[in-house]
This record gives sequence, C-alpha cells and structure tokens, in this order.
Amino acid sequence: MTPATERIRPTQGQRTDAMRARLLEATLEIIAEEGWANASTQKICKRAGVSRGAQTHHFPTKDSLLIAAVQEIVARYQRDIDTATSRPDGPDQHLEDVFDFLWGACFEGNLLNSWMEVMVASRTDAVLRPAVRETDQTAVTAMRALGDPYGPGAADLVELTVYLLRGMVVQAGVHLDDENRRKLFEVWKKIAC
Amino acid sequence: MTPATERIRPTQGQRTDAMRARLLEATLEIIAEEGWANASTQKICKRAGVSRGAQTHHFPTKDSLLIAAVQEIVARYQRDIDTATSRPDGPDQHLEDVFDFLWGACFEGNLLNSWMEVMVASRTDAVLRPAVRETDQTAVTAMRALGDPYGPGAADLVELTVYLLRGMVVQAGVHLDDENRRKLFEVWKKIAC
DNA sequence: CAACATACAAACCATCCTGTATGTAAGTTG
DNA sequence: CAACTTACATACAGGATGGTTTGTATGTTG
Repeated sequence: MTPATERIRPTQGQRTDAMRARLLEATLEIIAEEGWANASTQKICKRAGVSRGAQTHHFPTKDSLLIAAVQEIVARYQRDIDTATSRPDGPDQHLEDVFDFLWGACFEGNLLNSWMEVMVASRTDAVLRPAVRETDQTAVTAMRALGDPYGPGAADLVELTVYLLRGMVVQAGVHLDDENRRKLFEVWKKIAC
Repeated sequence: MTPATERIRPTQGQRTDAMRARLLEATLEIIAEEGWANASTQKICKRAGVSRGAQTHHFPTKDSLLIAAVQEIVARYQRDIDTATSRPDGPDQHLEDVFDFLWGACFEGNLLNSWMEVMVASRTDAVLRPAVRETDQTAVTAMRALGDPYGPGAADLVELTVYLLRGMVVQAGVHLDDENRRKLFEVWKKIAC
C-alpha cells in the first residue's frame, strides 16, 4: 500500500533527511553570518523554522549538531574540488590555474570563513578538535592532490597556498580592501609558478 | 608628607595601573587557553584574583576590557618587532633572517593564537571590528617595514609571509604535527628569497 | 488493527553571563 | 580635618543558553 500519490505526509526516512538538511543548512548560515561563538541552538532552530524539540530529537546535543555541520562544510568543499578535477578545462593547463581555482573556492561564498571559525574554535574545544582534525586532514590531502599532475613539489606549493589563503580570508573578515590581497596573490603566483 | 617608607597602601594611580595590568594579563591568559568565545568576565576576574566589582570599576563594560586586551596583544607584538629591528645582529643580514624572525614571533608563545581568535571574532562583532582593524593595520605595516631594507618587493614578500604564518598557526591549533609546517616554511623561504 | 517506535511541539529548569546597584574603606584635596 | 573622590566587595536583576521532560500525532510493523 501507501501509494505515493495518496501520501500526504512523507515517510519517516524522508522526514528525517529533510529535517536534518534544514537544520544543517540553518547552522551553516548562522555560523557564516554570526560566527561560531554566536551559533546557539535556539537561533539555529528559529532560522530553520523548527522547534527546539525537533532539533534535540535529531541532534540530541549541541555538539552533535555542530560536528555534523563541520562535516557538511568539508563535504561541500570536497564537492567543489571534485567537480574541478573532473572537468578537464584543457588537456594541458598550468599549475597557476590550480592556484586560481583555490582562490575562487576561497573567496566566493563563505565556506572558508565558516571553516576558519571552526578551526579556531576547535583549538580550545576538546570535543570538536578530533572531528575537525580528521576532516581537515582529508581536505588538505585532497587539495594537495590537485598539484600532483604538475610534478614533484607542486603539492607542497598547493599546501602553502592553502595556508596563505586561509590567512588571507581571516584578514578579509576584518579589512574590506580586496585589491591588496589580490595583488599580493599575483605576486605569490609569480614566484611560485 | 606621605613618605614612601611609611606608605602601606600604594597611591591611587599605582593601584589603578596594577589592577588594570592584572586584569589584562588574566584576559590574555584566558583568551590563549580557552579561546575568545569562552572569555567571560567572571572567569577573568577569578583568574586575576579580583572581585567583579573591581573589574567593572576599571572596565565598566566587557567590550572595553576586551578592546584593551586587543591593543595589549598588538603592543606586545610591536615590542618584539622593535627589539628585533633595534638589534643589528650583523650589518649585512639576509631577508631570510626576517622570515625566521617572523616564524619565531609566530610560534613561540601564544600571542598569535590569541590574535587569530580576535581577528576571527571581529568578523562578526561590529563593536570589535574597528578596533581590531586599526591595530592590525599598524601591525602589518610595521612588519612590512621589516622588509624595506631588502629592496622593493621585499615588503610584499613579508606581508605574504605574515598571512602564510597566520594560516599555519591556526592549523597548528588543530594539528600537532609541527614538522610538516617547518618543512613547508623552508620551501617557502627557498622560493621567496 | 494493535502494539510500538518515531517526529515533533511546548514548557521547564539549572546554569551562566553581563550590567547595575549598594555599601565601605581608603586616598586626595581644599 | 572635613568634604569629596576613588577603589573595591557583595549582592541582585534580567536575559540567554543547553538539556530534559512531557504530551501528542503520525508512521511502521507483527
């Protein structure tokens, strides 16, 4: 029974998936807009249009919700990387293009802002740290792999670029001047490539 | 009157200076150990061995205390820079030495950890942001000046190094492995100098 | 269809946080 | 030395937060 046409209320599994997705989306928005420290479960629930009871049902503790959010951030990042690598924009591109891709992935959207919030917070949060460490590890290795086709040492250059961009994105949260950062990044590309 | 030998209780000015210094010191310790988000005035007072009344007397609002702490962080940083520049370790040193100095100032002590806490927090804190922006601006220009003796373009390289090290120090808060970072920094020095 | 599990809403509670009195002792100054 | 200001302690008020509990409606399953 239970034909799809007659079903008014979705199945339990669908409800769970949808609710978790809504809560995670709201969590990411709050982190991006108000910062990790101000991401209270109450705000998240209000943003998601959900009662606190619903949230505690799917994520019984705040930590569980935030850790899920951490993994979601990196999952989205990974998705960007995957699409970038699968699409061969030309059979013979230059390492410089990888740098430009990293720049783009860094400064469009606010994923990296959220990620820096998470990393800084995890330094003093023993519960968070293991989860962040693990996910960050995989993210960094995935980005290093972007450099592999360009000879030995390229992976190191990519990793350096990642740290540089992380420092820059924190800077961008305080200083609006984007021009200077872009200029500096050009300098960096010139000496690294 | 009031000869110094007979004075049991210090003068008002001395008391104020000492109390402010104690509170700022405690604030920096708490930020370094527990993070900006967990730096409550209550914890700070307990750490300083001071009543909350004393704190509110000298810093009537939490923001005023934290902004004072922000400026203290950069003041200490500046002191490091000044002593480094005033001491000519040799009349003809290399730009590489500047990089090493920055590395040292970055990873010994936890000043930079605290500073990254502040910068990340100020992205979503409208009260904090102006103070952080201003103090960071002066700090960055001071560090750029370290490169000036080494020709045009050196200042840019120094600024790039600053951002790189900032990204690395956040990384260090999550991943303990210091060896990899040091190795990467050597790579960076090699291609930049 | 009946027993059971799941999804969610609403209320409650203990804790912590910041700011604000209020009171007292000690410096400072006319 | 008397008026005044400063330094500080204690206590309280109002708000926010995270976790728990209770109640109900709706799948799901034997």
